[in-house]
Amino acid sequence: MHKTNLTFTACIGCHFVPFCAAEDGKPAAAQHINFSVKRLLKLQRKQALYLPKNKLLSFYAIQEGALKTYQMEASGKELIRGFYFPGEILGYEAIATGHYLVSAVALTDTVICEIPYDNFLKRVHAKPELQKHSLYLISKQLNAGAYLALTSAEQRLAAFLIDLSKRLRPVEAPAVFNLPLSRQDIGNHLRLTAETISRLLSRLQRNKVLTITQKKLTILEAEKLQQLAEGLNEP
Amino acid sequence: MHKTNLTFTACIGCHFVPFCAAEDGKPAAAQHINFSVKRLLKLQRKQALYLPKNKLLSFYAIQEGALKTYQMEASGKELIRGFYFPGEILGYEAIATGHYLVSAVALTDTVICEIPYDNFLKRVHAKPELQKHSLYLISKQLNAGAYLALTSAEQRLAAFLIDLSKRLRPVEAPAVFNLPLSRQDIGNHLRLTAETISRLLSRLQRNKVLTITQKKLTILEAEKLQQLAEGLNEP
DNA sequence: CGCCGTATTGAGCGCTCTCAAGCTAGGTGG
DNA sequence: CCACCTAGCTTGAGAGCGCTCAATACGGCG
Repeated sequence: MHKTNLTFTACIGCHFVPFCAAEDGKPAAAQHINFSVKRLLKLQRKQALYLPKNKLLSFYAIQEGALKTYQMEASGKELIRGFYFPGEILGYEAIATGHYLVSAVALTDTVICEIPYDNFLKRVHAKPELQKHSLYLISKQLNAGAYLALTSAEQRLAAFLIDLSKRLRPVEAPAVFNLPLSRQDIGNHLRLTAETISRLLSRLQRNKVLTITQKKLTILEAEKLQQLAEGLNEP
Repeated sequence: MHKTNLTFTACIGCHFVPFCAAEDGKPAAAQHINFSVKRLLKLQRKQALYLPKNKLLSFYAIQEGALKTYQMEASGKELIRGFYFPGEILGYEAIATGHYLVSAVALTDTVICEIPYDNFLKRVHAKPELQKHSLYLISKQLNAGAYLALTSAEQRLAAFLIDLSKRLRPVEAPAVFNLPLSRQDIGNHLRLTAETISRLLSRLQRNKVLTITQKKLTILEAEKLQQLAEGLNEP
């Protein structure tokens, strides 16, 4: 059903690895599938991982694929709170209230590790150094999505793409990555319309800042993109 | 210098109380000033509590007053990340990187409890039930500022005022509270200009949704404000 | 009282949205 | 294999919301 060697590579860079390591300190990848804190889930595109008001039972670490979390505005608009990629973890926002606040849906076929909340707590309790790590992980979430605060559409999109490139390409490689998001999704996240996203991407291509064919995005001039994100486009 | 009975009342509703309680379980207020995890600070209006890049040494619980946290955009605009009021805690965002990411500045004369980070960790380590509480507190921050994601200026302002009224008036009382923020500060937080804030507040007064004289704000029709926040203003 | 920071209000502009019409790519069935 | 079909993307024209710039009013404080 599920290949073990795939699991090995999937764990590289996963923020949850410290929680999976066995008591004896052996590396996690060799055995974590059998370890009690984890369980594997497979989701198809558009399938929901959890829904708002569901009781918090587990956190979820992404092995392969991508998810979005979103809320519905009263007006019916889908307000995307965030995108999640391999190695990242969903569910922290549910700790405060005890239930999830958003819908989490797969953007592509996705493989996920489930970590029951109770096991997580027991594990942190047993190994005090994990306590610091858990604070670290949740704190990182506090700084996520800083680009949403920027004012102009171009600033937000540029900063968002830079953020994506860092998260999707942890090893320093040519700035090429797959963009598993529709224009509509990007717009619903950045509070812009799909048309505006499309226009901006077209302009960025005309200006040779990047190229985008289908889903494959290549950043040509990272510095220029950074300047746009900072609102320093020359008058 | 500092009256003890004032300290008593200040602790009511403070999220940090569980961390101050003595080992023997005695209530915190009776003794917490003497307890090692705390130290009192006084800040004057416009005085900084910490600056970006400062090393994370402590969290801070507000007893009296108010603070704002902000970053400077490259363009020089002040981007306010949040406002903090009595009982609320600053500094969590620094856990991930080990240093603060924003400037924290007093909006009025302010009294603050300082909690050294090391003591905090020791304390959580010593009392496992505090571990859950610390996760709870940081998780709550993940859901803060949800109004920032709303699209129209009126929606954001309405939702922001509702949020403020809940935080400044924890006991159910007439919806009257002091607004220790300038139009400019509100605008810098909601990504709007001071002029837009002023115009919106004027319109809300014309429509009898609220009144505002100087710094005193009274919500007259909470339901209508809620509808505006949801974008349900009738066409 | 006079000063200075803050708030209000107006006029005009520009960015982003809305609405609408093609266009492209990928999937399906004959 | 190709015609079709559909969902997503691109591009255009016009409207509206929020911004800029500017003048005036207010209010706290010396």
